[in-house]
Amino acid sequence: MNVVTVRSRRLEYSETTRQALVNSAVELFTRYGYADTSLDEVAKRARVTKGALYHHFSGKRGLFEAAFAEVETKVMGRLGEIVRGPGDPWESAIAGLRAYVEVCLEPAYQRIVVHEGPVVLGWERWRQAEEGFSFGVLRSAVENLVVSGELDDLPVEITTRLLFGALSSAATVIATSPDPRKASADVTRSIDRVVEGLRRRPTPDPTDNR
Amino acid sequence: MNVVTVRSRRLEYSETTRQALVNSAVELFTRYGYADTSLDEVAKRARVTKGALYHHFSGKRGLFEAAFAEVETKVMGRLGEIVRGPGDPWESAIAGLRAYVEVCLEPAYQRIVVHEGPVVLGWERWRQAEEGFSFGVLRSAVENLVVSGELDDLPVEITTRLLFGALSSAATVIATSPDPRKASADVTRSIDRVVEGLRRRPTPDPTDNR
DNA sequence: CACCGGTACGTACTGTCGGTATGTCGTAAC
DNA sequence: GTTACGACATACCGACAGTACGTACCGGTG
Repeated sequence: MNVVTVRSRRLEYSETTRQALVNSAVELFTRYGYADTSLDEVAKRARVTKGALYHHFSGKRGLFEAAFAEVETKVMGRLGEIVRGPGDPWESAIAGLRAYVEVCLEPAYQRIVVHEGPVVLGWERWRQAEEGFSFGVLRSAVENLVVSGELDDLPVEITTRLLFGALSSAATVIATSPDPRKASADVTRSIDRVVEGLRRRPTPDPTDNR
Repeated sequence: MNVVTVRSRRLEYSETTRQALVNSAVELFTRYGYADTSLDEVAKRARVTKGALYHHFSGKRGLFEAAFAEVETKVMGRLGEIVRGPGDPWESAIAGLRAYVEVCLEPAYQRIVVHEGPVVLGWERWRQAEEGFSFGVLRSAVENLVVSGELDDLPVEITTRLLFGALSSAATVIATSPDPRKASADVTRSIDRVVEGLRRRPTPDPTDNR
């Protein structure tokens, strides 16, 4: 007798079906966007009917959330280990930025998470979801820099939002550029410059200008 | 033929009807978003039928573009004169940034232009439209700073995109914050810090020569 | 083995909404 | 007065999200 979990064949089938629906959804949402993707088509690609879809998800938005989570979890693997990697915090933060721009180039991430996420889920719901994913990682990176004294103690939440917005725009620029390689280089240069400007300077200059 | 343009009463009515439709669209798109706004409702608020709507606009997206343009033109008035105002370029640029954040706080601008614009119109079409509006203004401001030597000669297009993205995020943060006054102060502080970091420093930096 | 409860779907239908085709009325030109 | 046309209204179609209900099949119980 099996002492461990007795995963019934039934549940296995069910899980497979659900995964097929999610995969189909990610693909179609990425290609055609939320509005121009029909649930019948999603179901058809997964070789089931709408009945199965509505059994597994609450509706179109529910399916979208599942697709969102799917894309994010896949992304988090790569991103997390880079940021949490060993070495000087400044270096790994920079590496994290570059990695995140890379991630943003993924069509699925860009469309589902960055562009349509806030619109479909509503900004507040999207923010909550992001808390446990990319945004959370980025913020903890910024937090590390502030703690380790690399950044002036700006409000972490706000600064991270600004960075997040800038990086998303950056990725979109690269993705839609006719010459992505050059665009990518330019973007990296600009971002490095911005972040370098934020770095705490040894010379004290409290509210210097004017 | 008449030398003076005789604006017929007919055309006047027509223009009024069109304007009523645009106003109705701006209101409903702002409140419920693009997807959850029905054309019948838009027409009803304008006290006409869908026939009139389709006479004036190519469809739902056409109506959205008109609403987009309406919001942008209203905004441009305030924004343009600030940026093009007299005085030192750095000061007026900073003033422009603050003004733009203010603009972004307008619910209509935030929802129609910032959030749903890229999704509904598609990013490329949105970018083209923005060229003649806020983004264009922001970029010319950045260009001025580079020309006047206040900013290192970073690629203007990219840098402006980054700024644009950061500012939009900033505005969203303020708008959804439970304490908008504090959020606004924090945001201003962060932005000032970022921009200040970008400012060309008179003393040559060890890493950044020239 | 027979029976049964529930899960995992499939099928058929409804309501809403974007879009179209067509009709109508008033104004302006001749 | 007739004609032409612009500015709408009305009626309808097709697509699609969501619902109601039926069904097959698995797993447990006696």
